[in-house]
Amino acid sequence: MGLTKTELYAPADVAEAEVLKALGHPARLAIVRHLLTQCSCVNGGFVELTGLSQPSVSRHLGVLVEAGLVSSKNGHYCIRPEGWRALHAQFAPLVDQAIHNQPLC
Amino acid sequence: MGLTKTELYAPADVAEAEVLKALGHPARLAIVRHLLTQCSCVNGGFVELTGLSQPSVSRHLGVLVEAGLVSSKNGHYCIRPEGWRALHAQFAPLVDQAIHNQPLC
DNA sequence: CCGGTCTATTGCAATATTGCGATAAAGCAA
DNA sequence: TTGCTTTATCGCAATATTGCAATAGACCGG
Repeated sequence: MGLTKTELYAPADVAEAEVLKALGHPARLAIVRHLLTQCSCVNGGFVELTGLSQPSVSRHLGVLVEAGLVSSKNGHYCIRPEGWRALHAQFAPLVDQAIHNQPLC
Repeated sequence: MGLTKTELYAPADVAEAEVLKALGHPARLAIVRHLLTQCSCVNGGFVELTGLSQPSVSRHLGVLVEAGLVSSKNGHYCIRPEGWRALHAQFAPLVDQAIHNQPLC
């Protein structure tokens, strides 16, 4: 791997891919769904939800925070709508195009 | 990792995560965007597009096919709208909820 | 049939991810 | 301050991903 991703690909693609990858794990999806119903949750609640250890949950939360989808404030985690708006702005048109795509082959 | 993912997480989450993970790579996003504009493409075109080797491109295409987002037919690849519709059905409500989420913390 | 071209697979190395246990750090009550 | 609880980080092992070169297979024109 001689070049970094930002050299090879469009920066917008790199950013979008990172967010999608952050959501590409069942535990993180479950965490997000839980955060939607109950904000300001702490780590312990997710341990029961996911069946993972506390350090593992902490790391998954870190991934979501790093992707900008979740905000962290002294142990409390909340959905970060701005991150989701940014994802929607980039991703929704793509999905829409793909859904209405008429393959010519 | 004692248990498999389908034992730990909801099957719907596992499936959705797999599709999102398939899209969580800049090269695969670029491939998808290209397939939207020009169906029935063969491998060679993507090599120039992504700067990757032919085997790497072939593998990325395989990931997209396995996720159900792209169909393969003797060397021709096309967007598979059904796969994107399934993704949209599961993912759009989640994004919508997250965007309109009012954090209480 | 033989070449040439294009695609898929294999084999291997480098890196990333995922997970847990152990341990540190932070916050809070007494 | 001392304990107690909660969260984050470290260290390590197992697995997954990513990439390329080499090879195998498929396909087509002669």
